[in-house]
Amino acid sequence: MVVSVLSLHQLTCFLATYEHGSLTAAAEELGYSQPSVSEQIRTLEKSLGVQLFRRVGRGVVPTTVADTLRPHAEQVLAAVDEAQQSVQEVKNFEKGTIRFGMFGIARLYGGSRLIADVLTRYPGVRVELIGQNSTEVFEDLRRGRLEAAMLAVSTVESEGMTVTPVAREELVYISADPDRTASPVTAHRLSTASLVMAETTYRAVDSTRITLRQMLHETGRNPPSRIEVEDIETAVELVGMGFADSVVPKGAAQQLLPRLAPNASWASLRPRVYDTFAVVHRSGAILSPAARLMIELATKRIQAIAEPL
Amino acid sequence: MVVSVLSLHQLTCFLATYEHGSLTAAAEELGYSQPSVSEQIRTLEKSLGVQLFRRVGRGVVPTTVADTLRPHAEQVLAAVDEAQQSVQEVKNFEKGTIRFGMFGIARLYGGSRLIADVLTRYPGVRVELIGQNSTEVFEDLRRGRLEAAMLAVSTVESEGMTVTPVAREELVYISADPDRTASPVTAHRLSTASLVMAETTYRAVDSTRITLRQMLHETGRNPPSRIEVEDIETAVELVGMGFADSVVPKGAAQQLLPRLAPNASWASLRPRVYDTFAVVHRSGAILSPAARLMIELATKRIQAIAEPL
DNA sequence: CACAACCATAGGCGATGCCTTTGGTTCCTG
DNA sequence: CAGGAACCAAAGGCATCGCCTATGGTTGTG
Repeated sequence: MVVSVLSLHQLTCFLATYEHGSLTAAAEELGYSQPSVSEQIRTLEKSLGVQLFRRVGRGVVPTTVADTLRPHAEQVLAAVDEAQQSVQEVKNFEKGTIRFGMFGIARLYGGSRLIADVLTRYPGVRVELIGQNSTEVFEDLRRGRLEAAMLAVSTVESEGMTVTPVAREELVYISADPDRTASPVTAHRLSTASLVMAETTYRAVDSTRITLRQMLHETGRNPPSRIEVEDIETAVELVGMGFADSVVPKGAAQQLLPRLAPNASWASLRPRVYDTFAVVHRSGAILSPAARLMIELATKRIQAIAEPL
Repeated sequence: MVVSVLSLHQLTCFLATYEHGSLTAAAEELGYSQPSVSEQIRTLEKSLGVQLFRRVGRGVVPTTVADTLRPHAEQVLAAVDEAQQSVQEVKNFEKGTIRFGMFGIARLYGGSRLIADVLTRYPGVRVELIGQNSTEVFEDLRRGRLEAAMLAVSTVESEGMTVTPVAREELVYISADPDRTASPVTAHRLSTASLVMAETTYRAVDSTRITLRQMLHETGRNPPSRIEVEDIETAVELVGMGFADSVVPKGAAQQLLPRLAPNASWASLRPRVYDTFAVVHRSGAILSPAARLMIELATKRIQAIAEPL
């Protein structure tokens, strides 16, 4: 890219001079002294290699080159104005994009209402709720592509990340067999169950599985998943068909069981086990107003469903 | 007009940084040191009141505000480029307007061929040949609206103007009566003639009349115009009809008599009297290339018809 | 765990921009 | 026609800006 030799200040002085036909008047309008404007014009003429004004005793008269330059100079300054204005509009949430990360099943925790919250307050903005899966969201945070996110985490310890828990959500056992949900499910019973688990692509980092692994650690076994699927709705449907049981967040169970597995029921684990919903961002980051807005709204929505911390 | 707080340099650094995702790489591209670019970005962020990049250990990542700013920044720099380019095009006679002053009857002295000369050499330019009348041209020169002109002058003395004669043109007596053009016309005969004179609106400053006044000064009489008209063609036609005689530049007589007054003929004055064609511009002016071009071409055309000096 | 990549900070230096003062020119007016 | 008013140019001084080098801190990688 060619580094331009002319400056916005020169163009401003040029336009003011053109319109007034006088360096003195231009200087007065711009709040500068007459020699300053004179110098700017001279510098501009020198760098362009052309004469822009004829000095004619009283006042100055634009040359035809100045006639040519004027509309271009106006366009430059107008573009600058637009640039500044558009940034301010983004700053004021009148326009622009607000990008925020959410855990994968945000749809079951008021994700659409969260977006509605934002759009109601700020009708002009675009909203991007990133949350295909927790791993990618975490990676986006780490790489700086995302500023902040609301995630389901199994631990608040994370290298270089600040994790602020805002709510906890019980993990419950669901089954089509009423006997198995008649009483709280112990680690031992869980370790012998036949389970269908969702989020198979990210099973290594899925917070539900990690939490279950911690629970089963004392039994010396891993969670015994018999079926692996991608999304929680499919898992619940399979539970309803009786192929397996599952462990899901309680809010998801309450929403999905009536719709997808009406014959199934749920029970707590013993001891109770919780997923944690937390605001996550890079340590040391100064959060933008947009991020703070999303954190505030998302926290409210989450705490209306899960248990506030 | 609001004086902008941001600079083209900042926008250039911003774009380079945006494209590379790195201050170091941007600095390398722009030929600056890394801290310089870093400072520009920081200043820009501060003046806009927003964060444009998140610093993420290795490299920087644009925020959504930066996404918004980018197209505007590009437009600003593109407009600057266009401005510079258009000025250069005017400088190189590829575009723009060339404005030049000419005496009123330039049409009889190759005016259209002069314009053809310019357009042949520089097909892209606009040409404005200003010359409704000498007074206004002179006023335009004085006020700086015109840079230079080719005028018919009665004297080379003029306050604040540099007058450079390039050719002289004899003033001749024309008449439909062959007797009156059988021999050179003396001042005495001229003072008793019945004349039709053109350029009546500007009769006070018309160079032909001024020249005649000087010639008649010794006789103590003013030029005896019986009829006053605006344009020389009408005057010649009236001469052809026998209503009056006239005094016109020789080139005009040679061109107009056969066409408009075939029965009329011309004779020299005694002593011979001349109009002077001269290049006129403000004293002390540094002439632009465009003006020099017009002066060169107009001089050639005039000298091909009138007598070079 | 050490190295490489990258950004931030600090200090120094030259250039830029602005100001005031002054001089010269043009134009108007008494 | 002479004096004054309006205006631009030039010069000198001062503060700020922009850029550089050197250095330190942090992150990601072999």
